[in-house]
Amino acid sequence: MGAPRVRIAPSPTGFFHVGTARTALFNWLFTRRHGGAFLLRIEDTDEARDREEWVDGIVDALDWLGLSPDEPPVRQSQFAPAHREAAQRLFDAGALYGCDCTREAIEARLEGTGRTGYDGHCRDRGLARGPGVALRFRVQDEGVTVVHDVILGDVEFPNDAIEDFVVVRSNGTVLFALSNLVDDRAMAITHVIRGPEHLANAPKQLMLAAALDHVEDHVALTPAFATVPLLVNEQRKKLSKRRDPVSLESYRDQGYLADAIVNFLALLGWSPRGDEEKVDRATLVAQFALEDVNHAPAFFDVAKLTHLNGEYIRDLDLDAFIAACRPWVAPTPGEWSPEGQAPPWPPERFDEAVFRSIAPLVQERVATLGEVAPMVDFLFLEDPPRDPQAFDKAIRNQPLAAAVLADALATLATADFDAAALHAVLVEVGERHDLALRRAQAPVRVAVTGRSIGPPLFESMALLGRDEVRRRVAAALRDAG
RNA sequence: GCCCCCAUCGUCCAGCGGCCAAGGACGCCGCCCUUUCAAGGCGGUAACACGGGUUCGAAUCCCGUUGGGGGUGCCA
Repeated sequence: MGAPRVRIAPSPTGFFHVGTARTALFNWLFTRRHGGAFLLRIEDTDEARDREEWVDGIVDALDWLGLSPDEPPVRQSQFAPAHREAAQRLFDAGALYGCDCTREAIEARLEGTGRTGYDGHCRDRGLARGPGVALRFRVQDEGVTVVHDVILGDVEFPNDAIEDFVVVRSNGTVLFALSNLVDDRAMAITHVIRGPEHLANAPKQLMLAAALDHVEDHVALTPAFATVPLLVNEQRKKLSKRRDPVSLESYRDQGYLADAIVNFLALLGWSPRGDEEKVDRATLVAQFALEDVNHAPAFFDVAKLTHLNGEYIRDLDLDAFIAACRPWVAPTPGEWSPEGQAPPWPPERFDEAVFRSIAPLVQERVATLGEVAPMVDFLFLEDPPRDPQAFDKAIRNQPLAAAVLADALATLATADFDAAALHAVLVEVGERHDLALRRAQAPVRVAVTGRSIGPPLFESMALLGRDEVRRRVAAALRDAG
């Protein structure tokens, strides 16, 4: 095929929906594969809802995902004159007719007939355009309209099941079916790859396109359609912004990596060849084909995303990992940082070198970057955070804990403070109290880190240093009761 | 109601008539490793919705049933 031109056409709603991200990805992969152009058109028809910063949000989200459009974003509103002109031509040619029926009037006429939709009441009334008069498309009474969907194959819509739909509001503005088509033609879009909520629009747009071909000076390109499967929640319902976590920004805030999200999204309705699901973008691009995309809805499984994200985190080299953690552990003013997730310690207490030392141990223990700060907070807080449950279990209600702590406190006064030596110390202390290391380290861990789980203890102690470790052990001993 | 889409392990996919007593991944369970927790290694659990065809042969093709979902707006 020639170089395809595709687009995504999100409306600025305040956040970037993961479903939009998935659709964007499939569009993007398709064009990367075939050397075409991936475009962004902001669907800003509803002026009341349009906000400039929301547009920026869309652009930022795409950039972050690495799915930047190949041309500057365009706005649907800029095509408004073209919408009106197309509508007028269709009206002049008789493809559209005026209708002043109210919803109530239509329903009243249909009452008891068992029929729904529009009854064609105004079809031959010859109403002129004007205030209070909407324009409807005269749909063929018979025959079928076939949508040659690249993914679904031929989908047939009986024309008699499609009512004479409104194309132009009574206030003169043009509705989605036409405006969207006019925009796509103006942008020379070759493939409209979108979600299944738009499938029912396809036959209408095909009808409009055919009608337009009759009234325009030149025959414009009618894009091919491709319907990607719906993204659903555990209830198998379309992802809802109210009940489901669908904002891409929230995933970014939690510390999901763009590459992991892209990889995961690609797996929803499609899969790379072979047994390996974790694949880089080059592989995605090389193997992606619309024809291979599934038809069935896919559940957006965060658990799987999280696992994949952990793998991507572990794949980072140390410097990259540390850099990736920065917004969560030491955010730079003016740069992006996760919303509502300031580090739990005072900024001045953060120690770059200490973090660097603990980083490799943290890297293999987190699945998201948001988990990093809570895991290392004891290193940068004045006093360790104290988990009451852990303290009670490992110290207060542990008969041998006080003795172990006291022994450790004494022994630590002279021990070398490197991980290996500290390991040996705790083994020794344990032996003196007839405790295995796993038991002996427990109270010390809680005393030093405040919790019963966390990074390896001896490395952590070495980083804290003798004085601080002994201070914390002494404090725990004092509080043991 | 009407139109349309869909149907393989709990989940995401592989399978596109014989290589399938159905494969991978996530999850879950167990074991190993082990200073906690992870990670990692090993093993296990678990599916072709149902009924008819077509065919020498069906998870794969056709029809129906059932079940899910999407759409049915002077929203996009």
